[in-house]
Amino acid sequence: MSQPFQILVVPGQRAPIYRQIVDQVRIAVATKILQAGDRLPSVRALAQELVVNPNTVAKAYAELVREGVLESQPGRGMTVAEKRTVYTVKERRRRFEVALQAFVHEAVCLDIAETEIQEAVAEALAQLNRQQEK
Amino acid sequence: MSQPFQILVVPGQRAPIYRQIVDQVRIAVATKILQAGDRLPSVRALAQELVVNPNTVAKAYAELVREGVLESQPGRGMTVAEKRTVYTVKERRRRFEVALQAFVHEAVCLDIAETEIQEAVAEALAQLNRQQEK
Amino acid sequence: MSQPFQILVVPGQRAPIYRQIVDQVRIAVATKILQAGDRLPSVRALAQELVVNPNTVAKAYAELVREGVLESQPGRGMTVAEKRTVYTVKERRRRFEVALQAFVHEAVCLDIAETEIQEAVAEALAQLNRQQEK
Amino acid sequence: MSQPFQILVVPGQRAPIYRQIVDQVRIAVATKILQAGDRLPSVRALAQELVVNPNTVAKAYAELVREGVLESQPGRGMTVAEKRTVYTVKERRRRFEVALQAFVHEAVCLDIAETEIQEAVAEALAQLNRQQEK
DNA sequence: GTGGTCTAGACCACA
DNA sequence: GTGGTCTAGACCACA
Repeated sequence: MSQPFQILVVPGQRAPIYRQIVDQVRIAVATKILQAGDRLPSVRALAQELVVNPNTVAKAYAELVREGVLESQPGRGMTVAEKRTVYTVKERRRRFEVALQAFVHEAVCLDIAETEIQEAVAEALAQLNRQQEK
Repeated sequence: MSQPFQILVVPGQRAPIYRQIVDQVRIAVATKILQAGDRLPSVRALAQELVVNPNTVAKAYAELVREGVLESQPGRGMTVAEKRTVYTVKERRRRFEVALQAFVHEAVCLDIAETEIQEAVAEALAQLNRQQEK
Repeated sequence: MSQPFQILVVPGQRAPIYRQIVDQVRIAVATKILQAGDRLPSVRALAQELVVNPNTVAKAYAELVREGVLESQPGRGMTVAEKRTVYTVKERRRRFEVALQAFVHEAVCLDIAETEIQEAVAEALAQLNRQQEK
Repeated sequence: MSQPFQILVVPGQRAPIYRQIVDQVRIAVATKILQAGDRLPSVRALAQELVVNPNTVAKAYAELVREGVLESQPGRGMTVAEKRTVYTVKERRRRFEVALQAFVHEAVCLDIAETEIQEAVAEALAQLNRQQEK
């Protein structure tokens, strides 16, 4: 791996464990912390590390393979796949719209000021960029 | 009620129905469309109006009472409570941060351009404002 | 459902059970045997019918939801989603190419004559068309 | 060997390595590139050449012996067996039909036009022929 | 050793 | 009633 990569799982979250794993791998790949060809920890190793059932890790990995983020090489483990665009523009729009509405809704319900929302988004994006540059 | 107030429920949505009800009441209160003392439709009336299981409405109201947004006044039904802060500042920050990260992650993974993300957030907020004014 | 729809599962096949379910639902949707809005049997009902573990059916349904073929309405079961194109042209090409190579390979290894292969493909396509027209 | 014969193995493929070896030997025999009595490289030699685990080559050869394609002649290594029909006509039909349905289903689900499917099959067969001629 | 599939069964959220 | 998640554990294919 190009950089140390650490998956963290928080059990009390509303996001299920397998989804937390999926998201963290996806973002690590998106920000180049993980690059094409990098090996991931084996299902059993990661399960042990996270103190989680191997099935849960396997479920996360399987979803990432289906999405084209990872590749499974039988008998040899999981590696990061060459980047390829799997979803259509429309499908990506649709998924983005769902995420957007969920976020804005939550923010408004929490009574966060609009300018603060916007600044927080800008800051979060800037932070991702800094990670990429590293 | 100070203004006409309409709850809309979309069954095909990712958000469960009871949550849609909760959120819409919360936003209506946050934006003063509903004000302290305003009465809400009874569980049965709302359930009938939304063509939804009464249990679902009851669950939503119960959550709003738990949060201190509504008050159940025996014999008078549900009314909007005097405003009091439900979440501590720290808790609100924490929840907002979680929602923010989830959203930005998804957007980056979907390969949406940064400017587009920002514009989409601005647009979504503007749209909520227009709904409020109505 | 617009037409009687029957899922058949053969345990001795090299295709795992959950994949057989996925494929049969997909083809039923592709050939209009199942149409947008149609309800599918519940996880438990189908599991019982196929004498299979409910987890296996749930796995198949989950994959179909991820692909955008089915929609899960919490508490109300699975329905066929409005058709939408999820994969990019390139991704569809890639998946088609994999299926094509696997098929041609198998056919050649089985020593089937080329003309026979072509005719069989034509016949299989014609048969699907007849199903659609029904 | 009557003609130069080269086995190629692609690790990133969906087909496991041992299967790729089996298939390539089978096709070479079916297309007379390898003829009865021809010798194959030893397990170790081929494993070294393909940079692959010797177990994998051994497994492939064992399957080919089981199918009657190769013969193990103690002290002389593996040779191509006299041709005999391995599968009954009925069994071949059955296997071909399964492969055909799987392919056509996938193609239809991916929304590939019929003419395109047919052309792709023709092209894939033509490509195999060109390989044979080499 | 690696991942993939499946069963059995628990518990949860939701309607 | 519905589906979703997770655990525990078996067994398989593959390298």
